[in-house]
Amino acid sequence: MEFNEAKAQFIQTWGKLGSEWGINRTMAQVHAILLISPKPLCTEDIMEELNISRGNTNMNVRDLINWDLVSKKLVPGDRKEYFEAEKDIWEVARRIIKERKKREVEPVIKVLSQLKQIDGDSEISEIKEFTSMMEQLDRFVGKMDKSVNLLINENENKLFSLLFKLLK
Amino acid sequence: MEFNEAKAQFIQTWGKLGSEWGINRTMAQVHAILLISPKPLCTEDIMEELNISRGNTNMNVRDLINWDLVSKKLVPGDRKEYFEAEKDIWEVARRIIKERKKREVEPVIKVLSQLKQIDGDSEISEIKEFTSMMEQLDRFVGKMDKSVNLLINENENKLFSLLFKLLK
DNA sequence: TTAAACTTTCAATAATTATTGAAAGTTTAA
DNA sequence: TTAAACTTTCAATAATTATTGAAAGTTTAA
Repeated sequence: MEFNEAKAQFIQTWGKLGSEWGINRTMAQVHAILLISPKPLCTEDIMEELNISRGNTNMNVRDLINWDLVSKKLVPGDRKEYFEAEKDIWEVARRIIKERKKREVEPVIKVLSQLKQIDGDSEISEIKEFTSMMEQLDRFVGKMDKSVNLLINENENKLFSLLFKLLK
Repeated sequence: MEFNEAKAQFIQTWGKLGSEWGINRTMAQVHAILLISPKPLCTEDIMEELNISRGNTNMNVRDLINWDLVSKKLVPGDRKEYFEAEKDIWEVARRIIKERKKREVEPVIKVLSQLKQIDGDSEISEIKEFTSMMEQLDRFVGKMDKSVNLLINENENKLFSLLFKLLK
């Protein structure tokens, strides 16, 4: 396969994966081109590469910065801002997990802990089932939360070596 | 909090979580009401509960069945189909992970393995960076894949007890 | 200060995704 | 067989989400 074809396919695959997981397709594509770029890129570069507008580029790059996946890089003697992606894939995964946990999972944990204790006759089957499910979910999500905290805080080698012990 | 309020809040929270993770909001809401229902529900029940059309109900229920999260339950002496959800949350998580891996992650693994070997001068920095990133991703996704297989195949107690050892 | 070179915002619009509901299809009981 | 009681499909439409691009805002060099 030729480089440009491979590059296009990677951008497209990464964008598709993102959109399947609830992330703006264009944001994922911008991430893709920054991931494979050997040097920082400016807004123009990204616009040209993906054929998108300046406003769109700006918003998605800032989103990536908010996710802590991309940072601004100043080039001396140039007024433009350049952007570069975190290249360590383990670090990338860690930051994505951390952010999604904070934005999307933690609010759910908060709600579940409230829904566990509802008023009402615990002899009514609807109420019994509801409470039991909330308790199950709360316990499960709590365990997952702890496991993910581990995952976020351990380094690659430590975590995988432990995971692989489970395989032995 | 009163039962009906709690129920509404759970349906809404579950739907929101789903849509943030790329799953049809209504499908997640249908799942929510089946999760907390002590008895199987028919299409009518779901339509009324969520105020959605018959067609929409039918499609989302069938999707849930395809995800192996819901099954048909026949009630003797009744021509209607009833639906009930898998209630073991660990099993629910396992099936969701299994399905998303199959549908969304495995195609990516396949693409990455191809993109690793591209033609071109490996002295060109673009090509060097690209190849290195594809190799990194391929290794990472391969490890994740193995870890997820573990997760899918182990039972709750075994997995969590092992994860918690890491916390000690 | 000023104006050139940039970045950011946001209302209008386009693109995508979800939903409706009527028509077609299927199953069952008699 | 038939017709009633259901389920499924799918074209039209609605709702949601993403994008544009021009205008407003900001920063920097001189």
